[in-house]
Amino acid sequence: MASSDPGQRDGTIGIKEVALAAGVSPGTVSNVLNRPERVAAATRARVMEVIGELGFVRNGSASSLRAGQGRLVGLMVHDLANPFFTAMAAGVEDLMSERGYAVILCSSATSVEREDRNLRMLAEQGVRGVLVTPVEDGRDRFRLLHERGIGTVMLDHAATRPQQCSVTVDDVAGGHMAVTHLLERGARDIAYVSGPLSIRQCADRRTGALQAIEQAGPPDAALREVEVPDLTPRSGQRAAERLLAELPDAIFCANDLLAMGVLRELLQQGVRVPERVLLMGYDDIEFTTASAVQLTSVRQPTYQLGRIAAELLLDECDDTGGHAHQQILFQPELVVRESTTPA
Amino acid sequence: MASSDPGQRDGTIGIKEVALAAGVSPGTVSNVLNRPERVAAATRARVMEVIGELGFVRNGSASSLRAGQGRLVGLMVHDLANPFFTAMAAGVEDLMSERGYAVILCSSATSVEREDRNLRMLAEQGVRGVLVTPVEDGRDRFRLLHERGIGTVMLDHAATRPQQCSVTVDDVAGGHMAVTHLLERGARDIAYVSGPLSIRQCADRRTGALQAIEQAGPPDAALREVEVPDLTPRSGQRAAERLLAELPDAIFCANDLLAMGVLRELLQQGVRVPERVLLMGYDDIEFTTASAVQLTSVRQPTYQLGRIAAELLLDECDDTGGHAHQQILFQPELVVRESTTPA
DNA sequence: CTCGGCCATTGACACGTTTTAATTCGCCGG
DNA sequence: CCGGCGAATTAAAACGTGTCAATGGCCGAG
Repeated sequence: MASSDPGQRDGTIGIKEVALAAGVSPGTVSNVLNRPERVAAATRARVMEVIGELGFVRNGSASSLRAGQGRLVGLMVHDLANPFFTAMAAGVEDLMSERGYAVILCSSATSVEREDRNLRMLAEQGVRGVLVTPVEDGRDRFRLLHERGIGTVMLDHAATRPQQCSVTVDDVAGGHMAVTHLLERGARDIAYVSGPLSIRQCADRRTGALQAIEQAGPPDAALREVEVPDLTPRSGQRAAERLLAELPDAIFCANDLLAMGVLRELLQQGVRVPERVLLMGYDDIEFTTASAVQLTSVRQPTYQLGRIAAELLLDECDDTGGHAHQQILFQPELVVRESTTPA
Repeated sequence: MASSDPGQRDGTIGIKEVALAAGVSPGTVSNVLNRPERVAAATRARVMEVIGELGFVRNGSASSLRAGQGRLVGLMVHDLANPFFTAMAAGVEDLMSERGYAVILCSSATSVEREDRNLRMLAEQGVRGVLVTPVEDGRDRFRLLHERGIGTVMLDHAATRPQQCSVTVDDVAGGHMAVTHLLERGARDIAYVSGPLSIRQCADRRTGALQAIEQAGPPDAALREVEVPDLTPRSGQRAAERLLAELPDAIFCANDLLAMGVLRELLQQGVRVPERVLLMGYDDIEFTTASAVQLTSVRQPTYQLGRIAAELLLDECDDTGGHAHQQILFQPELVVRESTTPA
């Protein structure tokens, strides 16, 4: 139709070029792509062949615009340098890839402003849904998304409203079992090295720790607290420096990265672990494999967390209405190793 | 259709609703968004205010469709469980976020098929450009993208064509300096524990290692090779098991994860590092902080790699034509620690 | 006072797809 | 022999924004 050559000029090949070449209407090509069952087998085959020959790739923007929804989802985590989050991300990416979805990755860097900015951007991109580990417990920070019908699933964070899905690990239980374990091993003066308590995970683990002391602890048991600004080995090292002045019996760290930093500093200063101080981490990340002292930790099904959350999100989006919102709560698992096992 | 939701307030406010409320035309609103300098300060302010009041968020699909390009870029890495890649990803995400771009994250899982599938999807999404650590040196696997005018920047991989950007670290030099270091410390029988040699990084480091032996090694120096299927601590452990039968003087691992696995196995079997065997890793990831023996490694500016590649990509995309394709080559840096320093 | 020029703004169309209502065609029951 | 029904296909109308030529108003030069 256009000017002259029906040929292979660089003009982008769209659905209508395919239609022309296959001798059908654009609408039929669209049907082949979206509802193959509605088109006769013969024409379907012909159209598919032409698509292959012409190297047609569908324009996602146009598709999303017209259909009102695309094949994009958002994933927002705190920190890409933390193996806990990247393992979750891997789970999410794997499942989404299997289902033909693409994942927009955002890091909030534990900053509320950056989280908001990213959420806005995700809304603009018209994502189908968002998986998010929120920075804070803000009440309706996702109103923007919900107004536009974008589903959200909380990742490693309890749902903020009943009609919302979430996939969580019981951090209170985790903190409880960690400190109970330390008490059983005879510790009385226990230090809790934590990231900002505004981060729910840190706060919950602390709560569990306190409960354990209250319930199972002898009268002289107590929890000292050291708070550092982020969950990195460096911060762990700083925390250990502060503890050196008066060493506790045991140190419970809010995650393994902190524990690694603590361990490093203790060993450098000649403090023996576990003989002098018991040490525990949290997350049971893979990279402590060759640590100087095998680290006792609290394991979470990290990768599975991501996968299941992703599944929930798609279920919520794809389903026409019969979707039951679920709040899934995993129980963590204590993994006892050398760092809490004196000879 | 959704019959349940009572929230009927959903009139989907678009550019024209804003225009109506502000008493201007849709075209002006669009200008406020895209070329603020062309609109008078007064009207601009009024429109912005209305945008805020109405909670307008622009429809990215429509925008991309009409403008022919969106604010999305793709990032494809081998493995999300590898800190090397996630550190790069963090660099990419940070810069893109600063510049107002969103990142679609893909993992190729070192599978060519999955890489191809992801590339196609990225093409469909109409990304502005793609950052990719390719799985193999396929000849023109990015033709699909280039035909559609989508720029690519090679991440930690040399450019495959002159008119392409790349950001790389000299892995041959890295392998060379690693093995030279081991030779200087007196090693003769050196083992190279590597991932698949089809992965360029592994192959290049091996090349450098061989060169070092040839150039600087005494006549009796030799390189034994152990190849494992992936770059994980687990595989490192298996490699070490194989080496136990006849221990080399030194072990050079293709990355730190392998080295951690090797270290673990050696220590478990009572082999002393570095007294009996010198050990080196590669990447200098942060998580070896508290390793049993501080690991000598070859450091790469990982995070910077990602940032700079991202900058290059945006430069290539945004620029009207005066963009000079750059192949940036970083030099790695030897970081000597305990694992190659016998007392 | 008039005219040309300039800037801010406008209006209408185009982007590539999905979707709905309409159309064709073959076939069967009456 | 006819009317009507269903399956397969089509034509055309959106979806929300960006772009560009065209419009209108304002000011200074003549």
